[in-house]
Amino acid sequence: MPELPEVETVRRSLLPHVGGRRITAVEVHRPQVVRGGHSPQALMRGLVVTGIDRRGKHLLISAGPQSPCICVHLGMTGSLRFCPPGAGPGRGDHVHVRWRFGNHGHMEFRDPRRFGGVWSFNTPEAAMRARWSSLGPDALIIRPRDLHSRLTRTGRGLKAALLDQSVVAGLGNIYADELLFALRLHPQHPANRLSAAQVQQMVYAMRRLLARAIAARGSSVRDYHDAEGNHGSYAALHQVYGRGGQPCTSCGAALQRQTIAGRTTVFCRQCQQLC
DNA sequence: CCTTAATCCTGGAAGC
DNA sequence: TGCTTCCAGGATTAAG
Repeated sequence: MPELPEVETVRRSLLPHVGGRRITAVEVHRPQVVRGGHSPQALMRGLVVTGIDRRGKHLLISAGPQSPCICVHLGMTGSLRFCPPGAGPGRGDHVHVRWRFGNHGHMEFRDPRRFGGVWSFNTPEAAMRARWSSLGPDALIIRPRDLHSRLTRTGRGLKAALLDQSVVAGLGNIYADELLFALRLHPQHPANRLSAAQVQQMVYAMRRLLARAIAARGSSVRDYHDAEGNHGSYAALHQVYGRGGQPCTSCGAALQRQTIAGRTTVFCRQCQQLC
């Protein structure tokens, strides 16, 4: 459930702690969550972290263009947390990988359900080729013309198309539902029946929605937290996600809850009609 | 081309 | 209280 705003919040809260720091040791407690080499060298031991990039829900932690790097995907329940020295021990269960920064603290990847993972690569270029090339443009920077051409290629419903990371990268179940409500569009509205003007409105609404969610440091449903262990406050601003049966904030009708595109979907039957 | 379902997995909630 | 059952879903794969 970490989606673009949550992953971006993790990126921003992690970078100040690990940027410029050298990884002095790597512990792999569950090798299955690491794809690619899981030796300490492959997982960046000895390297100074120089950057963290993000595309959609994917993170790339790197140490320069010619050095090994790691990709992290948080899946459903994954978290990437920085623990400063002297901090009390948090939950140690389901911590699969730990990176130590000498006496400056450590970073840990924890993921109870293990839908996420860590991927090691020899260079950022190889990582992007393997992990990012099949992703559509990031939802924060996609251009209206680009999204329009991608949506008009498919007759699927909007919800299915927006969840498809090869169309646009970063939306998950929460923000797809919130976006469709903001636009008053039915989740099953055929993607290829949106006008260019409607797609332009969609891009603007998407940027506004995601920017506001990032400003609130993401949505904490269940136990999501950022790299410093802080929760996000955007869940309190959800208009539809998690509110099935409750009144629509716009018209007061009971919100409809229905499985669409294989996902629990909440929308307003009055405000988001299929026409 | 499309959709649905199964798969991975655990914790929390609901039901009895 | 304590057990069982269900449900949540990101991504991938297979089947229809």
